Amino acid sequence: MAVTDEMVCFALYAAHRATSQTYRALLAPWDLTYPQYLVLATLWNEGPQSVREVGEVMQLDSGTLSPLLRRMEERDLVRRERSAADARVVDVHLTDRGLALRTDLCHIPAAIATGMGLADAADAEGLLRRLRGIEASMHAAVPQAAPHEPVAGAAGDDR
Amino acid sequence: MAVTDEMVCFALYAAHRATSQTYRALLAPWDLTYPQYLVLATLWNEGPQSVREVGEVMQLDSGTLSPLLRRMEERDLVRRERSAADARVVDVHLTDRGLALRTDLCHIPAAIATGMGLADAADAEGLLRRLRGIEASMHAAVPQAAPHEPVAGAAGDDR
DNA sequence: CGAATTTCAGTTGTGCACAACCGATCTCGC
DNA sequence: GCGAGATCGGTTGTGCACAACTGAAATTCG
Repeated sequence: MAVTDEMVCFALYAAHRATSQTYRALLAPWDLTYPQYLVLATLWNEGPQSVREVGEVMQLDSGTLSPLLRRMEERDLVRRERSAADARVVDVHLTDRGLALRTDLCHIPAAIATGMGLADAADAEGLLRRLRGIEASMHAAVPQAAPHEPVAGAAGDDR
Repeated sequence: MAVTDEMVCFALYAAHRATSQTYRALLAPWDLTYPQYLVLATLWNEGPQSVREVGEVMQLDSGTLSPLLRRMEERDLVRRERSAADARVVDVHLTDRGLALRTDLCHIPAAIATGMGLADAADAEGLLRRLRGIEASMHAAVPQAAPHEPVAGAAGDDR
């Protein structure tokens, strides 16, 4: 039932925005966004990482990460420095302030868990598996339209 | 397990972006975005709607919809006109071109369904129910921080 | 009636996402 | 060495998403 699958996509979109709202409210006192929180969480858990590595964890490219990390650096949450070993690479590491947030924000996972109201750990695990399955399928299924094929005569090309 | 719940949030975020990528590739020949496609789908299914009604279906406010609908009107996909009955209201309806896209884009639901690779209709229904449950819980759970409470002394307020 | 309140669409400003592209740098094969 | 190709981070430009606000219009109520 194709229409149901599109409803799942919309539900994904709506649920993501709902969780994002909750993170926004929780993070507002620190003036952090959800992606910024994810960067902090990555560095807390994995230690200093290159921009590319952070991008792999978050699945974002430099076009998104560069300005995001620049804003975080301006606020003294992280620092970026060129790698000595490879001058193409920029290593991102936490400042003292960024590290200190780990303590300040330690209540957030529990607050999110409460807000989501999943039945139990097995429930969450099952959902996690299915979401990752969708993500993998969709990534595998991207219909490779050649980058910016002109496609004359489709829509919006007259007048 | 709080950490698992945060992983579900991230999986939601990642899965949404993956589906969005697939829609982007499918819609690229018509130079449409996923939210624009949703507006078209709403109008195809529900007929002419006020901006507020479209916003209720998509769960978006006028801050997002106004520029989105303006771009669609500039491309002659929809038309907006002030309601005669209530001058505050703007009714959105399809143009001939917007209506014609219903035929051009009728392959998309099946393409999405194929890409998602869900087992069967019952599988999709179950997932849909759980996603809607999360969305509802999160909306109910928004920790009402007073709008833009200054919160001095948190982070980013010195220097 | 007429003032206070509410509703509605729009605007402004900020921050993601992402395609497309760029320059610097590294690697590999010769 | 050295030149072709790959890798890395950054920039540009477009389009959401959203908070906060505005002004016009409708509604409520004293």
